[in-house]
Amino acid sequence: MSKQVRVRFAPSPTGHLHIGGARSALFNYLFARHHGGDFIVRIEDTDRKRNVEEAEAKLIESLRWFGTEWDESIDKDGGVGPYRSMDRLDIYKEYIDKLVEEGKAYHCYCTEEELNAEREAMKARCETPRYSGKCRHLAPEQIEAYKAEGRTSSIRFRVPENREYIVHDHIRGEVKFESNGIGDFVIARPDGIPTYNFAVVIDDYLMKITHVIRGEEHLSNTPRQLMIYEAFGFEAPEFAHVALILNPDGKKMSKRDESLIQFVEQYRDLGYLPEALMNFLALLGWSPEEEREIFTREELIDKFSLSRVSKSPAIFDIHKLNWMNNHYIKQAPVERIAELCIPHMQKAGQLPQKLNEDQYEWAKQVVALYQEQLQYAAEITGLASLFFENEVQYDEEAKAVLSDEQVPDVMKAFHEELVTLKEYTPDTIKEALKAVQKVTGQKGKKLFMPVRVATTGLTHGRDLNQTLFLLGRDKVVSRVQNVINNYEKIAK
RNA sequence: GGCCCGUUGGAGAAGUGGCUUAACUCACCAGCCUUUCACGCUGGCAUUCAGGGGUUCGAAUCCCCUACGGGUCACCA
Repeated sequence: MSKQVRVRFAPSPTGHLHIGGARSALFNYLFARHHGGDFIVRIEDTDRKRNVEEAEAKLIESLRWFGTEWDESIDKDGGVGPYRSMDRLDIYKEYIDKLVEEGKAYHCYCTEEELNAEREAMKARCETPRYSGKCRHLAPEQIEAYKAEGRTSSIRFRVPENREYIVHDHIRGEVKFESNGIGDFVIARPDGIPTYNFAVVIDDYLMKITHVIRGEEHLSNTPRQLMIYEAFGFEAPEFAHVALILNPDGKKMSKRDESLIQFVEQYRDLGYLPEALMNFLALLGWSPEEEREIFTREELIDKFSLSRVSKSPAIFDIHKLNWMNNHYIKQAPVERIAELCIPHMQKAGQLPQKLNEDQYEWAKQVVALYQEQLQYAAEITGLASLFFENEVQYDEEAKAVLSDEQVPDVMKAFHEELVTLKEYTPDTIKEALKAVQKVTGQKGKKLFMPVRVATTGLTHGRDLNQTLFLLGRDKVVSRVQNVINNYEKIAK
């Protein structure tokens, strides 16, 4: 590999950045950086019907957030652009014309209806549905007749007969395909816009791509691309086809699949950290030699190699992502996590749209309280809801705790301590609870659980002193008072 | 249906002929720690590598068949 390594991620702007796409981008990025090469992002938008408004911008935005920095793209010219297929039409035309002139491609006048009918008939006969080659050798008169009819023509590639094409795949080894199993395929539509299989070859060649790392769904298409490389006498790049990511059922992901969050943007909005998603996705289909899971970007770059990419598909496990994201959240400065959490709390009506300094400080402390157990930022609203409820609801488990016989004594003693406290801080709260222990003789679970449940409604939670502090004396007093007043009702 | 790819525990996976009575991580379960809670810690979780045949002194690792899953066969990428 003496050549400068150049790889690319070439999505079509048909929607948001998918986690599968993100992983492809990541593998390309890691490979490029590992070899000191270039990573290019190219937009394959030759299907105008499917192009979605704004999709390109969203795609780029997601990719940028994800962190796979590119060296060349639509916003960064490296001298081999443009980097958007639809801006390269003149280039494709030149190559298509050449192929037609040399007889390696030909005009096909079949209509879509004819082709569909042909395909259906073949399927009905249990044959491989592929183009019959009807227009391979049209007589000039026939062409004139079609033209007179007003028919337009697409351009088909003349697939060589009795040939074997071998894909040398870095992940799968040698994969062989018989050309006879492949029908003449369209390389350009009637309006001159090329199809993917053609454009991708021209683009990769002209952009000096050395390694094509992409999803396994492209493996079967590779022989077609190999034929085009051959037709032009271009040297083909090296290939690596990565197995797909499956949903939790072990099935292929479909757009409407709700068993899994599929788009990078959604993970960002839920409050996942990009470095966590990157670390997780890197380990989905690739494994390092070391026995550990947490890797910085630099480490991933240093260790990544195609030879350790798995051949078999992987199931996306949200539990592991959550664990990993939690790991990164714990390490992050609280300010960063607060920045992610506060908007969720505002959206939930827990915090005002504009925070003054005190409000921000308080919110930050609430976030800090939960930082250790947060799996993603959006969870904060559920975890912190106890701070915003006016009335505490007690479920069966909570009621069971409050039904203990020592509870009224503990509550009364705690109430007494609370109202006489001079200062209300985590430390003084701690002292107050110690005083309650002395007065009532209750300690441990018998002491803390009733206080926790009475004030938060929950049997699980974070550090009690800090929780009570953040809750504020008024709320705590009134909740304790409520339990005292309604002990009989709650305990029954 | 043809062609192609794959199949190690619930999940990610290591393992490329003997070091494997199958590493590591997540999840799950049990216990410990903590005057509460959480974090954390410790232990348990595949006698077996989809199934069946071979090859070999010896196979998760090599070969064949079957089953299952997936990709592709578009004027989608």
